[in-house]
Amino acid sequence: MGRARTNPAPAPPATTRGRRTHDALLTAGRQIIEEQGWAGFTPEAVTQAAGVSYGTFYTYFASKDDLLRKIVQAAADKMITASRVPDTLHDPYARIVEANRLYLAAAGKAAKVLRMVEHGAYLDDNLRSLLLEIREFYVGRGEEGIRRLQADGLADPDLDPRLTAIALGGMVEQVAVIINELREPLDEEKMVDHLSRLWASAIGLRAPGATGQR
Amino acid sequence: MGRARTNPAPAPPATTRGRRTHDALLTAGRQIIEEQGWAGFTPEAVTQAAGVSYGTFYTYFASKDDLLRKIVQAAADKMITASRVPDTLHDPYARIVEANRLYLAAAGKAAKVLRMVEHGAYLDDNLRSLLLEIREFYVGRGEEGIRRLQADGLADPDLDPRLTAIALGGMVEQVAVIINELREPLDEEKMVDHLSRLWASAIGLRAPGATGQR
Amino acid sequence: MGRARTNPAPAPPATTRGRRTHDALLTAGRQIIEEQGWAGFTPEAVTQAAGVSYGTFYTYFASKDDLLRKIVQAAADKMITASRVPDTLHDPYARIVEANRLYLAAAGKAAKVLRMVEHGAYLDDNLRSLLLEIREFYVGRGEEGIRRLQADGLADPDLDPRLTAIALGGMVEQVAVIINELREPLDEEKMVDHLSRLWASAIGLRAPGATGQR
Amino acid sequence: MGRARTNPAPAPPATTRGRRTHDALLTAGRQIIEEQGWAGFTPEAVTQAAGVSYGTFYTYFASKDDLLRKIVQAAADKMITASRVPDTLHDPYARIVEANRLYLAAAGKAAKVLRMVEHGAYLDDNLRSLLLEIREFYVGRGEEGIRRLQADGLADPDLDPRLTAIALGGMVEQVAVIINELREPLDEEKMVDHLSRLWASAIGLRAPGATGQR
DNA sequence: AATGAATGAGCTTTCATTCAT
DNA sequence: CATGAATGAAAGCTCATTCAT
Repeated sequence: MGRARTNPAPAPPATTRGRRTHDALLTAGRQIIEEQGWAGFTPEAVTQAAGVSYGTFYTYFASKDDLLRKIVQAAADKMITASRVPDTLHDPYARIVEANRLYLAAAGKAAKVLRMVEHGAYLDDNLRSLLLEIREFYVGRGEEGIRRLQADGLADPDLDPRLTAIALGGMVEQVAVIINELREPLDEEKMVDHLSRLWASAIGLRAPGATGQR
Repeated sequence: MGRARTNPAPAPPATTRGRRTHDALLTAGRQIIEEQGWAGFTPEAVTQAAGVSYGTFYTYFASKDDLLRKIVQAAADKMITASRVPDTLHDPYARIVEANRLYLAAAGKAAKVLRMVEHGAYLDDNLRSLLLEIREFYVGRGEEGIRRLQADGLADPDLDPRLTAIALGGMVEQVAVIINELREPLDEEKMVDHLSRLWASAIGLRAPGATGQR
Repeated sequence: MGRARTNPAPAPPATTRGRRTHDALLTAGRQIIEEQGWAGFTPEAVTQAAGVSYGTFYTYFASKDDLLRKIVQAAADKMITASRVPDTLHDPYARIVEANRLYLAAAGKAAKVLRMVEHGAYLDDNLRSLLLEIREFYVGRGEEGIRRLQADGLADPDLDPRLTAIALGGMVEQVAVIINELREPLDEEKMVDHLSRLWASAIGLRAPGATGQR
Repeated sequence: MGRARTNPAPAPPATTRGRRTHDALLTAGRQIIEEQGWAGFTPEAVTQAAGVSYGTFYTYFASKDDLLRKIVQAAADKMITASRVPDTLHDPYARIVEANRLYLAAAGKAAKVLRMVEHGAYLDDNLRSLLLEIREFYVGRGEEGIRRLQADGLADPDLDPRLTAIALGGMVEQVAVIINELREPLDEEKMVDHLSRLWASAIGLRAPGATGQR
């Protein structure tokens, strides 16, 4: 009732024990979402999976939303980290292959979580802007890469870099989700190979000063 | 939801008035899902939007799930219908353009609904197999098309037709959703153009016995 | 979660049955507050007392606060209605007696409810301004009465009408509450007599052109 | 609260440091109740305000109720202490003025606390009898004073001393609370003057063998 | 068929109290 | 003594579904 809502963003755990419990809850929450979707994602289920009592949930998270945000944040971090292609790789095609390989390998479940949030019941403004940021990271990176290849005369100059990045990025993103969802198991290695060839061909990537075969 | 309840599957409406009410509910439900996501999708909201009383909902639908299934079914029908490319079109590239144009034009919101269901809280076995069917329709069709082009020497013979269809189909599907989601408005005509060029280049589509430019 | 809070001020009951249930809840709520204080005032207790199921509460009230506000509003109305002194009474002292008699007779429990709200755990801005209004009704009326008596030379002209009204009004209010609270039962008739004599003497009320003793 | 729990009544603090912590909690608790009402009165808030850790609360108080009782006890003591009129004052009217002045000056917030407890959620038998004692102190004292004045021919002999004491005591108590509650700030000096004149006039106090004006 | 009130299991959150360190 | 994590009963509220009219 009129009571001022307390629920102050709980202080980060001060002790080791606290940190352990906090992490256990985070992990349990992530697993439940990944494996059961929204259906099982209740504070009760999360605490049970983490092996702590009901109330402990609110020692570490201000609300179910709060935990969700942190799970999403972690998923985003994981994806972005996993997507970094080493600067030592210089060959454009090799960079594409590596980007796709890394993305599929590491980001599958994380990507699924992001999608679920996007279409799920729980989209508030915080989450929405987080998702936009992530998308922008990928689109921006792809856009930049295409622009550079075009400048170097290595890619079709008629393509709009942003639209192209949106489309091809979407392709990879979608495949990542399918892999985690589909019964028909896809051979990940072959998929990486295909995605990379499709991507490269699509933008008309040519080996620098060479015959155009890869 | 998920709560298994025995509920007599309501008989299809006999009277004209009944049919009208039924359709009003279906339409209202679809709109709510498309525009507000799960948040607003309650029997109460649906009946209000349809201008009928609360209880009437269960005169026409056995449950919320039941309505949802019917909405999804309708969305699937809409997409598939929208995707039919006239048999009179013979030029492969023109067929690609037409397919993409039709898809984006008509299937955007329907595609969004399917995605929502896929990741939403309500995925039961009925829905799952419905989704698989739909996906198979698209993947199968794409696969078949690629296979034919390869047989005719018009597409890169090294590509696995199924994987390729999955990837490129995902690209278009994803873009369709993005168009309904993104702040940054995309020019649909330009997008169709890009998707088509990307798709064609990706599979190495060549005009039969010609110069290879489009 | 992000879900837009529904809870729209429920529509007033359309049917007779609805009206009956609504009133039963209101009555049950009032009784519980009057008899048990805050402790027992839960939606569960109220619905049980009214003989309906838990959820029915929210068919008629948007929240516990909502019911509380309506109870307080009703208590305020009751007090104010009960406090109307007929215009046909002209003798100043008789008016004082009548006002006190009516107040004690009818407003005891209602006054207790208002006090509880004032000091209870549930004071939001709506309630606060409602309480201020009520107090102003009494203080203003008392002030006006004193001012008129002073103008007519019937009351001590040195008294500040507002401060006096606050103090003497407080006296009667407090006694009303005590009567409902105290073990030691007070004879209400005698109390009315005393309050009236104290009030009259306090302001130096004199019978017009008369001996001034009562 | 209300939940009966066995909790070892903590021993009174042995060390100086212990005494300091104990007093800090008591003070913090009192301030919170006075300033925020029940809303903020939680062990967590009290310990935070006192600058000690959560668990420390139960080192010094068996329960929240226990702290509350001690706060109420302290409020009662404060009021009663503040109400002592020096025996050296003999003039009846001066005694009335002094009593009111002291009461308003020192007992305002304490009076508010007592009222809150009276109507709040936490009235157990201990508290109830404490409140009755306090009320009896005031009523008894007022009753005695009136009786004496009547015996000395200085006050209206027709008044029932007990009823009169209840009414006039209520008046002052109520005003004390209002001063701490009202937006419209009251001039305390003027209020003391009015209360005293009203009280004196009400009982028909006459300067012994004198002109009757004050 | 239509209406709208009734139902109650289930969910999120709070918080007084306990306990391991 | 002090700390702060852990506990779990209880509260407020939602909403898919049922039912009397």
